[in-house]
Amino acid sequence: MARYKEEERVKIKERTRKSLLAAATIEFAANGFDGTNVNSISLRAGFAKGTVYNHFKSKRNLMSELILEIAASHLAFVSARVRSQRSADQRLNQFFEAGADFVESHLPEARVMVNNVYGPDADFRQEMYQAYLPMFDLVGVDIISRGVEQRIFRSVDITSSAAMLMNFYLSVASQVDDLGRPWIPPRQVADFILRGLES
Amino acid sequence: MARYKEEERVKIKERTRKSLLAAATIEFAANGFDGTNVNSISLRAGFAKGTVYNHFKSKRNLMSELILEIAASHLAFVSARVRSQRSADQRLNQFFEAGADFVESHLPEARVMVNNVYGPDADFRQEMYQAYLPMFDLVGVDIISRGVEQRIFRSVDITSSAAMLMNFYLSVASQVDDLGRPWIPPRQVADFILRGLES
Amino acid sequence: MARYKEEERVKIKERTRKSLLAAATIEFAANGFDGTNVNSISLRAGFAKGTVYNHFKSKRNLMSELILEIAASHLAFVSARVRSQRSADQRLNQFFEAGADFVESHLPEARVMVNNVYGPDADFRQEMYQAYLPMFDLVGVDIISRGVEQRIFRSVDITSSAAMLMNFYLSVASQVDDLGRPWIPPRQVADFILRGLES
Amino acid sequence: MARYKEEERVKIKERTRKSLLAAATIEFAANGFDGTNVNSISLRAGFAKGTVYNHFKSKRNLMSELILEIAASHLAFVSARVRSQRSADQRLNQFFEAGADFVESHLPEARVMVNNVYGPDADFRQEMYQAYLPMFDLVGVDIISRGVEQRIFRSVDITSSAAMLMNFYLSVASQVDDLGRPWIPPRQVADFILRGLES
DNA sequence: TATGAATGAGAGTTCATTCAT
DNA sequence: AATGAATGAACTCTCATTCAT
Repeated sequence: MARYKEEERVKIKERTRKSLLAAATIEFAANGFDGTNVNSISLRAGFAKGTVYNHFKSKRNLMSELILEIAASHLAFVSARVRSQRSADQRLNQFFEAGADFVESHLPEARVMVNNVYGPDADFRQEMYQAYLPMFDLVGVDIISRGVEQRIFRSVDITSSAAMLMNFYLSVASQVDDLGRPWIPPRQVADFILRGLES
Repeated sequence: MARYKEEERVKIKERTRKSLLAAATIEFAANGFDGTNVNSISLRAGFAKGTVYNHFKSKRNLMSELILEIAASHLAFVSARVRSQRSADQRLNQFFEAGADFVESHLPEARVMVNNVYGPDADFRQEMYQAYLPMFDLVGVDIISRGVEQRIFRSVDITSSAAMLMNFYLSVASQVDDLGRPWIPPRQVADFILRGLES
Repeated sequence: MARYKEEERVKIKERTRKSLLAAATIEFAANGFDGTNVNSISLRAGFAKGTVYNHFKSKRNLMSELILEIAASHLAFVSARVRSQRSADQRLNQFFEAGADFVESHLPEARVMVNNVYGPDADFRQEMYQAYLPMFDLVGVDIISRGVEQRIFRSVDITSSAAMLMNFYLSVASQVDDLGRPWIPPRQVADFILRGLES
Repeated sequence: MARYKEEERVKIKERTRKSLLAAATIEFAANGFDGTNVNSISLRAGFAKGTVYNHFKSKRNLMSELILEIAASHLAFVSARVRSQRSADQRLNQFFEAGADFVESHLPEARVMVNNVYGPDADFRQEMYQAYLPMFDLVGVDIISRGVEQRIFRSVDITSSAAMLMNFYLSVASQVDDLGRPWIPPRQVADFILRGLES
């Protein structure tokens, strides 16, 4: 009733929500969407089964929210690193390095991302695509266009090049060992791309 | 006489098996492994519910067999095209072109492949990996090594380069429209790789 | 001072209780007992989930209280109208007319009543029966007995005739359109009964 | 495969279906639709939970089928008895007597009928109404119209009179003791109606 | 007194699998 | 070899109820 109580409530609710999302990330990463049951998410978060439904309309809705969450933190992580560089070639390099670091430090999130991008569920694929548009932009504008302007890259088609880069990025991110380390050194991939782009 | 009947029976059994695998491909492609029910596979193949279990030990076993089937036909398709070329750079090009053609002409098979490679099920991922080793070999030996020998490519690490190529291949193959046409022109990807490899 | 506050509090509590009962009437009428959830009652009354339990022991208890409430107001409504008439035949007529009017002006209450009288829950049926005993009495004493005394009705068995009348009354009251208007004109029913009773 | 096996199958399926409907009748009668769980129906019929879903699309669909079943047997029972009489007044009498007998010999069916006619579920009410149209017809044509033709009844409005009779019938049928015997003697009701109708 | 986050029993439903025919 | 009725574990989701604030 009192103002501070209201704030308290909101805070508690937010904390619970975060717990559930964190637990869901781990479960979905390990067992996929269909292979995960809601109960295991609750239990992992330290709550009872029903609590999930006080915070999310359905299991699917939980995944949808998780997609947004992951995409946002992923973007924040990568864009900060990319923008810390000036020259386009160093940015390109950072893009792949940061990607590898993100995957290593957020392995479950990465698995969920990959499962959804390449998974059989068209709705989730679409939601992933929407959620990752900003990163698509980052690649197109802050790396490729910039490189062309800086005359470091030759004059390529921005859109399809960005799409290709995102694809390479994803494929590298998706092939990692159990500790989240990529099978292919990100620098090697960046080198390939650089050779392909440089003027 | 008995011999003849026996052969007949084996032939019928084989035909039923093929029907079931074909139906399974379509269902798994559309709904994923967990989202597919065995009954719908039988029905699509024109049989009753129980028939699947006369040919496969379980739903998982059906998927495992399907993985082998798809990998074999995929390899046959691609390797024939690759080996029709002499020079390594043309082979590289064929590799991506043939890949795109395979996806377009075998869309459900391609979806099943991608779902398994990038999916949450570790066993299926492992089986995919095993089943695609020959293609891995094709890339390493018949394209990259050959290119290095022909001095068309610079002296790169075969294994990691092959891994990278397979990854790019898969990521291109997995991003297609509803008709199976890739968002990124395979030739463009091949060009990138070529620039990265050429001496 | 404390006394004043105490009265105030009781008044507020009573008002909340009435709100909840009113909301419950509408919800139970629309969705039945099992189909109604307590939350929706609270919300409709403008309170939060838990408030119902500050006023009623349980959902079942809420229905029990509602049954008493409805029966009392129903009786008051009908008995006033019946007793406004002198002769038994006019009273009989008023009984059906007032019944129809009550249903039309208290449609949700009427639906709750009918659902409980004819519903599967034996306890609620019993409570309805108890709660409507006074109306049973009204029919037996103030209509039928009186008619027999007035020699307007022939000498029938009071109890079973009263039971029959109540039944007819209920069945008419339960078959109404969406606006609460009975499918069968109450006067027509009254006419039938009159012919059956008159000496 | 063989013809006789096919017939055998159909027979078995039909038998199971009947068992389930019979069990459902008893459970629904005792606990209402919402209060009944599908498992208890299966178990009562001697099957496992899932079997219900091999025969009915859903719990609701099971009830819908049951409504048709009950209405058909109810009509058969009553119409045979009614049509065994020649004169309209005897038919009217048989109508109420047969109704009482049906209720006594089919108590669960009667409870299900009443629960649905007077229950909160609008869809089931509508289905009941549809299913009982033939009985409505029986009353209108084979009793009332006939009585008017035979000049035993006065010239009343057929439709509204039939509606009223059905209502009285239902109300008598719905107020019975635990053994299914009506609180009000059906003959007494028939007498009332006769007085109301006779010319 | 009112609140609403948390609970967990219990429901309807799905479906991989078995097996008698 | 093919069938399809039966099974029952497992799942998602609902909601009456509790209780700390």
